[in-house]
Amino acid sequence: MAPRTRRRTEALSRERIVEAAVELLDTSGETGLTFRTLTERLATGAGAIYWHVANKDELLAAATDGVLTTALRAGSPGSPRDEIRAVALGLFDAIDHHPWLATQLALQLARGSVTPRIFEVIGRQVRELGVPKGQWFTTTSALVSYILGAAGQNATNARSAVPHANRDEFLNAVSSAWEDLDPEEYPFTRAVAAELRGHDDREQFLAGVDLVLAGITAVHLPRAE
Amino acid sequence: MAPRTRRRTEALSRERIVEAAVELLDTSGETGLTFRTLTERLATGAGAIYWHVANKDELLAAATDGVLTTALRAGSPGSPRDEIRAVALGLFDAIDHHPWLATQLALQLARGSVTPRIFEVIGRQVRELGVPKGQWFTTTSALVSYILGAAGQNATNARSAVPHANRDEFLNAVSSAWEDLDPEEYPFTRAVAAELRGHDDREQFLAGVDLVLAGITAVHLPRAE
DNA sequence: TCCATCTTGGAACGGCGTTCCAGATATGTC
DNA sequence: GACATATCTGGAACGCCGTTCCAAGATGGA
Repeated sequence: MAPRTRRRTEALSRERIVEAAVELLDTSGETGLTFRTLTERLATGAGAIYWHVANKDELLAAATDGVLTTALRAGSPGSPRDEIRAVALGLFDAIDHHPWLATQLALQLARGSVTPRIFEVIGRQVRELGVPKGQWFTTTSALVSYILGAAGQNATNARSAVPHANRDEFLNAVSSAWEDLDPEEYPFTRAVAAELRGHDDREQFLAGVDLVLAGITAVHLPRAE
Repeated sequence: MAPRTRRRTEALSRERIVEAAVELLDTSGETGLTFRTLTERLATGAGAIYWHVANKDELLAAATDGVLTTALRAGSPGSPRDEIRAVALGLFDAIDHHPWLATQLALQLARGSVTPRIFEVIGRQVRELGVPKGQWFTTTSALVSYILGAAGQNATNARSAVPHANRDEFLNAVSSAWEDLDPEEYPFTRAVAAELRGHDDREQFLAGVDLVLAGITAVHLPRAE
């Protein structure tokens, strides 16, 4: 039933606040979200926001959680390997669209609550893969660690303002920077710098997932899977 | 030559500032390092510090760099596998002693400069392992991603005030929290919660390194290594 | 000794997260 | 419909932060 008295603006709610926060993060980066920009965007005062949200940390956690939920909903039916790849790619792409997500994931797994979400979804597939029960935890941990670590590193690439346009440009810049390193100290890094140019990070990321999966097969599933 | 006139206090220097910053981070955590606590500790003013250091980001980068250099100096001679394990453990232990390091590494690889250091040291061993040149970059990336991801996740465990005393206690708390998750949504996580109790994170971390190494062997070194 | 340069300490500034609270708005009761 | 109560709102104010600015102290060469 519609309220009898007209409201000046749409009623404030936790969802509306979190939604606005995500938009601000997406458009203006991590520093773009302040309680002041948020009150302006929502045409309200700080106190009103604090009625729905305990503090900024909780707001960031809620924003992270919302985006993460969408990202993990991929769930196409397929082999455990395909599922794992799909989940990993979902996370990778989510970070690509929301560069602030990488930082938040890193900060929040240092404070719990995020890990179980990813852990659960990967762990189920590890189970289905046929890994013996005693190795579930170790194996899932390794996979999740790789996925989060790699996704976080690739967040650098996503940090350029335009999502895909100057991505190659960015990689070229990093490649050049690596080639300019001290030859005495960084011979290896310089040697592989060329490989950075024009390489596909998604493909590279998936190759890493496959590498870990190959390790799991070799160590825990000795009879060909 | 010693200065003829006596100074009231030891001369300020970049090294002394960074050293004090690391101490403050170690003893009071990430929030404990402010320019005010730093000026108090060094008995000086903010302007004096800014003469030696551009801003707080640079200070944090210098602190991270210093600790990282010490951690990566492990370098015991041995097989490539042993070297990789040693470097990984060095990083793991450094994060254990300096919990703020995990956050800083995560934040700074989203801004370059840290990665090459670790990349170089791991990459050399990947080369020695016999991985074909075309795969150096992918392989090293995967290893570094796992190491940083896992070390970062384990930083949670290090965040308790007393380094080792209540570590088991902490793991028990996490384990209990996982057991209290919604059975509908988190069946897998609940099932492995018990494995958390009293498990050794270092061992677990190393098992992950071995898993990735096994994958590298399986994929890139088909003839037994 | 004097001067140019390097270095210091502290006051001040703007912006942040957060608190506080007076008042507007909704809800329940007769 | 009217009143009491609980819920929600907006904005002023607070304390702390990183940073800037600058007058004054220290240093070293001519």
